[in-house]
Amino acid sequence: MTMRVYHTQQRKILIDFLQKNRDKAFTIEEILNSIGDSGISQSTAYRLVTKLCVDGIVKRSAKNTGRSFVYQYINTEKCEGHLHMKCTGCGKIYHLDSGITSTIQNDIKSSTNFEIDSHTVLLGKCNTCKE
Amino acid sequence: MTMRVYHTQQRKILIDFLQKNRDKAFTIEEILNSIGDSGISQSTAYRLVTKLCVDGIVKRSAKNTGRSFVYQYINTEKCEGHLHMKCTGCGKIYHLDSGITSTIQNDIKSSTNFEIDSHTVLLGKCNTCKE
DNA sequence: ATCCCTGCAAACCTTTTGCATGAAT
DNA sequence: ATTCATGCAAAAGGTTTGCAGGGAT
Repeated sequence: MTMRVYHTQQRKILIDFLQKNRDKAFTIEEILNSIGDSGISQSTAYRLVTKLCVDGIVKRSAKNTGRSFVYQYINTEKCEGHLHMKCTGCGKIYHLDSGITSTIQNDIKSSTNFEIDSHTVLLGKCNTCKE
Repeated sequence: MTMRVYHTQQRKILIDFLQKNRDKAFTIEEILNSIGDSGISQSTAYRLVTKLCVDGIVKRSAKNTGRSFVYQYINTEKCEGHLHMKCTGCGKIYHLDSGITSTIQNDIKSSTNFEIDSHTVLLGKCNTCKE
């Protein structure tokens, strides 16, 4: 019943690229350009990231400007116990360190008694995108 | 130099609809379906929301699932300048006051230089729902 | 040998645009 | 009279899919 996974060259290339650049989010076009020619075809890239999203290895998000989606490698080990910020410009996800995370959680708790979930994603503009 | 604005029927219908449903965000398709036939053509709808976005009357945002954008009327009086919390238990949305809002925004800005959008919705459990 | 994966091209879906006509000022 | 808005249809841009051949197990 389980779907077998074939470890093809294309899959390795794509995962490797996203892993090594896990601090950024890329469009399919950017991925293909970065990988270089004779790497992966466009449709394979789309199919691969879709599968990786299903498996929870990659996160797809929508850019607010433009029509394309961006894809970013998720490091699950690193995601426990802290808040995230997602830039509405480029789609990139930033990890807040535990210090500022608990500061915010405590601030809100003391003023409203609300318990903020550590998976919360704050929206805004990152340093690069606030023109 | 200023662009004149013509108060056409189509413009009135669209603004009226979004204003009356300002608590929701709609795709163009949903807008057209809700308005009903003989209302506005698709291309006019796109052109109108684009203009309203430029004027800051409407906010466009990208859905993470699906490919279309959604448009929502901005209630500048009620929602400018503060963050929101949505309880993952009961679904209710709470408005944070401007004090704690700017505290959080400043904390994050000084530690990461990220500008948190005041429409951000924090997720968590409200006082009643954290059993 | 059995699936799954790949690449190409075509299909698809949403958004944008060119153009002639019509409406608001 | 002028200038912008509208509607249609076509184009554009990104994503998905059908199919035949090749690769991983």
